[in-house]
Amino acid sequence: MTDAAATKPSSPKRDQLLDTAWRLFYRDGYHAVGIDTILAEAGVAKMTLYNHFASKDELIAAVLEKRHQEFVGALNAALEKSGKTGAKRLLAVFDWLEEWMTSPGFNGCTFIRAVAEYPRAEERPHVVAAEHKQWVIDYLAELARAASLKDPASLGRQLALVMEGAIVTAHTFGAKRVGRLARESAQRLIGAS
Amino acid sequence: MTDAAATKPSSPKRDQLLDTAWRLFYRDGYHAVGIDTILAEAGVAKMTLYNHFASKDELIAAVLEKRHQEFVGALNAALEKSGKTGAKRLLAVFDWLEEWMTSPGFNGCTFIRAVAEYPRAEERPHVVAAEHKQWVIDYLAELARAASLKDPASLGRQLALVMEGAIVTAHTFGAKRVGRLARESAQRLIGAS
DNA sequence: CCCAATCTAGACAGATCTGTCTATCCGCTT
DNA sequence: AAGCGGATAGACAGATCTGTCTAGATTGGG
Repeated sequence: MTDAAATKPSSPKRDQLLDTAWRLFYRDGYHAVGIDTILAEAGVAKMTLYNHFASKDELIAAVLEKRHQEFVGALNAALEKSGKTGAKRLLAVFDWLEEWMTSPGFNGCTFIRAVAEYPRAEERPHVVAAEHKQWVIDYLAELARAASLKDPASLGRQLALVMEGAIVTAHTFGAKRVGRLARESAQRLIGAS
Repeated sequence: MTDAAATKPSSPKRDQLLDTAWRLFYRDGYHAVGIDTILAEAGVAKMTLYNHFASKDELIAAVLEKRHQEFVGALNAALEKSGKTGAKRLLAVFDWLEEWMTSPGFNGCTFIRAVAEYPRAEERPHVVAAEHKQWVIDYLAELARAASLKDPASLGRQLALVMEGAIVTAHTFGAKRVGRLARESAQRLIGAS
């Protein structure tokens, strides 16, 4: 048990598959990338993939789960590093968001895009993406609660709306001023709370 | 010239293709639906399709353009019918949004999903979707200006963020309370304006 | 009544898709 | 040295993908 919490047993080949798969899925889309492309790029045999994952959908689900772990880690690290507390900690989330959206290679949100390509609520990628989004909502609500803001649950949900909207808009048009705009919206929603 | 503004010459077969294509694309996704499925469902021969549209991407683009026209019509009609003016007219947009998100068959935003599946800014479906989203932003800004709110351009953009976020969230989890939440957020942003 | 435009079915090409199977081989442990 | 778990290449199945082409049917206007 060297790895954290609830991740699957990790092997080098498995990790390489997940990394390569994510890079391609994120760049081109889930349906647009075939298994064979991933295998060629990762330098891994087909049977190795199907030994680790039952199907392409399961591979996608595993990719999303791993990205979620990384997301949680990156967000926590950014907030720690910011040193902010209270309501400013909530705004630091939007600083971090802006940084991400303007970083090279930004291509929208891999989870939103999973929901878009797997529109039915029972499809595995959709389910995993929804779990991630629920986590984000709960996290924002928890920050609001820690900042002693009133009705933190509602505020968390509202800020999540702004976040999702910002990411989608940044992907549609390119980021430019979307980050600042989202931060301002967040500030106003917090202020009106 | 019986048809409005800047639409392509319309023929019965062409319309049927657009309708069927949209239904399937919206239900299952753009990559997930093959040309053959659309043809079978629409009862149209393959050459007819390729006589009207240069490629699948062009068909998708045409579908999105038509949906945009319908969107504009529906939104305008809803706002007229509401009879609201000023800032209340802005809120009526969010009433309309909630109605749509809770209506049967709601499956997210076809434009957002086009951006998700065609992530590169130069791909035709992405371009058409971006044009639609720009129209929405401008429309909200115009309503804000008509309501004599200050900095209507910024407010329009902020409200658009909330809208996008609401649609994505409703698709991810099912609508439930997302509509009301978005409306409240909008109200606060307008109030803080 | 015939011409021209439009649509038809269906074959076809050539690529690509997911997933399965086999037979081989490498490296580690005992 | 033997054996075993895991990885390998590559063939294979069977479906499906977009797009092209042909040759015949249908239809409405002059």
